[in-house]
Amino acid sequence: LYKATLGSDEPSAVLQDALHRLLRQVVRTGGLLEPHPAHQHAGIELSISEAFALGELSEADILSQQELAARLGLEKSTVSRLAAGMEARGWLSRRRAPGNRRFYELSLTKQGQQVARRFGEDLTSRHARLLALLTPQERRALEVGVTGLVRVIESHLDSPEHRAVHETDG
Amino acid sequence: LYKATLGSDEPSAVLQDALHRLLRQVVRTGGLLEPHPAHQHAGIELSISEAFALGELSEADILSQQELAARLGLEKSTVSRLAAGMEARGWLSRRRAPGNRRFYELSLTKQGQQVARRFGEDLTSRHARLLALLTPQERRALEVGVTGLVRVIESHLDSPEHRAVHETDG
DNA sequence: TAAGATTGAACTCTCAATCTTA
DNA sequence: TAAGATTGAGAGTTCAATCTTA
Repeated sequence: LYKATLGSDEPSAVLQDALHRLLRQVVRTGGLLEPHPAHQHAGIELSISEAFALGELSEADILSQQELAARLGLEKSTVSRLAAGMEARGWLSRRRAPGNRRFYELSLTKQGQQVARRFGEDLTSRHARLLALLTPQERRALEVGVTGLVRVIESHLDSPEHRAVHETDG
Repeated sequence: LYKATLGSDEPSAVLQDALHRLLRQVVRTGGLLEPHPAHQHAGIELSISEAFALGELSEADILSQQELAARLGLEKSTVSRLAAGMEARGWLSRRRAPGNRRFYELSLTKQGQQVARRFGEDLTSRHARLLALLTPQERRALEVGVTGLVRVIESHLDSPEHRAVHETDG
């Protein structure tokens, strides 16, 4: 999703990708996600979570609500309301799975795909502008460092002690 | 505040400091601030914003509510409620400034100072454990890269275009 | 019983309007 | 008028309890 406007290797696709992953795990609001938590991005009024949900569904094609919740790092209850809202806006369809009607099959509509693409391009170009202000050395260093940090955080989120803290869910 | 448990240069004070700055600007919830948005840190039940407010006041000694809001990147209205809550918990005192009774003078109580110290130590050691999982090369790279990123984000937050987007305040 | 989804209460935050002191 | 602080409404989130399908 987020690589739509990217050339071959300036800021570096690896770095941009690592930053985006860091954002999804670690960040909901703030400098890297301007303008504002629930404001316009690329001329579309949508919340951060709506934007990331579009990104996940755009990559995965079909997800259940729980799968989407896991990818976004949100509660299933949050995603329930989130998906209902996005369905109302015409961005995704919720069909009960044929084989097992407990599941929803979430997928983007044509309009949802368009919004996802526009948001992805906007985010990428915004980050490219920020990264252009770094020195080449800093950019290379950030790539190595943030890639490592994302790896470490992801393995931390999967660790037993971490799960123990959050075991109220599911 | 956050350097309390730090040795001379392992993870590197510069890197830890850059990470903390990144957190304050960019992050409110997520992997680097475990366990959870409004949960226990160092055995104390406090929200992320309460924790960072303790940190800022611990460094600055006395702040008005607006000054604290600027440092935390929060609305003055949010800080109004935040400070009221922290006063109720006995962590800070709100005295009207002698010369100008429009201002509050916020400062930490003894108990607030203790909580600030414990949280700072907890956060620092949590980050040290994460950073210990990086390779030495990644740690050095992260230091250079994140320091640059923080610099760029800070100058971005001060830029005219950014202010234009947020000019509803003040 | 279990698994997926939903609902209700409470919390943090923003935005806009208002109160208070100067 | 202006500057600091407060209040009210609404959005997004978590947690716990409940509904629904298996």
